[in-house]
Amino acid sequence: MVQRLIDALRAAGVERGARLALALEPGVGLGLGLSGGATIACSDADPAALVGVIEAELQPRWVMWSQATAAVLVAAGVRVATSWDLAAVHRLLFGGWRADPARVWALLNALPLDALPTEAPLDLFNLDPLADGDPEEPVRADGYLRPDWASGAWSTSPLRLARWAALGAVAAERQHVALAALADTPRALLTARAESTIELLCAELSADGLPMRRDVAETVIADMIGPRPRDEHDSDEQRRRRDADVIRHVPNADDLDLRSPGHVKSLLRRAGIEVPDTRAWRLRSLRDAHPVVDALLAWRKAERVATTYGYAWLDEHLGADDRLRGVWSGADGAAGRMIAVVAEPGHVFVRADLGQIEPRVLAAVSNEAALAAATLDDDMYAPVARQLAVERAIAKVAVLGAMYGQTTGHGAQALGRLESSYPVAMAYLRSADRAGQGSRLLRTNGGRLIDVGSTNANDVSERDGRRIAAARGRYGRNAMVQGAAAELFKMWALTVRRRAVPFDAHVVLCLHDELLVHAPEVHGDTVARLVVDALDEAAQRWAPGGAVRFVADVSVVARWADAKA
DNA sequence: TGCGGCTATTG
DNA sequence: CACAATAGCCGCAG
Repeated sequence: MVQRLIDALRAAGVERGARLALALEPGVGLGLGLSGGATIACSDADPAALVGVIEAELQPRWVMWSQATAAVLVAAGVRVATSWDLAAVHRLLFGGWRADPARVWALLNALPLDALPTEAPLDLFNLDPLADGDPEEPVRADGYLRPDWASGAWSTSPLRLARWAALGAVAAERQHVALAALADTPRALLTARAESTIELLCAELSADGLPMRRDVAETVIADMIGPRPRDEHDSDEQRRRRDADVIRHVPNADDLDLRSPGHVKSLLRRAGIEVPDTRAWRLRSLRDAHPVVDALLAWRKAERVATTYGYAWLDEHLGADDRLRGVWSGADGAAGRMIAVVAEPGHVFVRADLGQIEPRVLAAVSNEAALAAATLDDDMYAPVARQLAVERAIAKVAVLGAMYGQTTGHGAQALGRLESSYPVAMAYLRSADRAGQGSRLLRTNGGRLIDVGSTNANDVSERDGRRIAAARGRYGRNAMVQGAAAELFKMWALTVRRRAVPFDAHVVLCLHDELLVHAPEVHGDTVARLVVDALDEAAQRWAPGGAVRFVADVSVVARWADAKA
């Protein structure tokens, strides 16, 4: 039975890397959409297992409407190698974040978004002439998706799954054509495949989680804010004691609320300290002025743990299997808790991060030979500093400042020398700046559309249109470099993901420019070498020619925090 | 109750 | 104290 399916797919031309659209529903079955328009519907209680068999035999590029499909597969224990994610490619092509099927389909068919049909309740006043079309047909006569299909309420039969998959195959084909037509960004197809497969990796990261020692985490929290409160009253009491530890340093301050910036200013004033605001970096320089300053800084840290990253956070995100799951944001790495991220027994972490990624990416995307030559150095700011005849620190802020659009300070002084030494790179940045200021369309090296208009740098102070334009210019300048850097990073992560499979090693965390791989201890060094090799491979595919050298700092550790110094 | 400002943290 | 991001709390307006 399964073999017949495989044979049929093979006969239809499905092979390694060929697109094969998939829709599945556990307990119902699956639908497949082939590029020629043919469809296959299978009734099967465990459709993910069927996908696993096809993957083992043919390894196609699975077309899916979104990461949700990948999540269904991963939850069923099935991991596929590559995908074409319609939502991810939509974001690449059209910018923005929203990528539900209705929008994806509408834009691919050049239909206006403001006329997207909504799923209105059926009543006498709902006179939509298209509402009574064939409910088994996902596309309406006017070209839009039927709202009930677009909302996902369609997966009730293998036949419907097959129709949905067929539509996915059509959408993928159109996306492919649209990407191939982007004359200025020949790498867009490559980026589309990478952005798609990243969605698979994200689904895997969500399912796997991050190994964490519960006992260590509990100890860290207890050291900062005390033992787990028994009840509400206990919790209030602990909080009162933490507040009192600060208040006691200043007479007659019992009525002040440490959570209010205004009150904190009053508190400091009573201690003889006058400050315009109470930011930590400002307070740190006043540590010697009065003991209340140190107490306040310690209080802030503890308060953060108590309210946000305390026991409740742990209970919510640390699963029964001692794996940490949930959305990762930069701030989560704070609070010192990450020393609790520990490899499981018999395993190690291979931790790696990209070095000086932004200036290296600038050298690559701008095709600046002189800057590319500097990347051959482990520390590319050293040769840049020699070239500019300035201190290394000055060279660094100058390069970073150019990418951020800085116009004042030390970096700006060296800008002129930067201009004459690296004219190609500087012209690239200036061109991005101008495009941003004029709100013109901009695409990264990998083809991602940058929507300058969507930046929240929209000054409503209406004082000065130039300020807004300048902010857009900086945004465009920055987005071209940051966006390209993200594209390289993702390719690196995917290369590691693929090459780690034979060693039973798994990427467990992607954080900005950092990768964390959980690997069996015996393969630790092998995986570490693999991570370095993967960067070369990714860089070669991302920017063929290899004029720019990329570097990664790699270490093999038991605890994540051990590598971070 | 929604939103801007403040604070912290990261790359 | 550039560029970007996230998150939570406070105070204020409605």
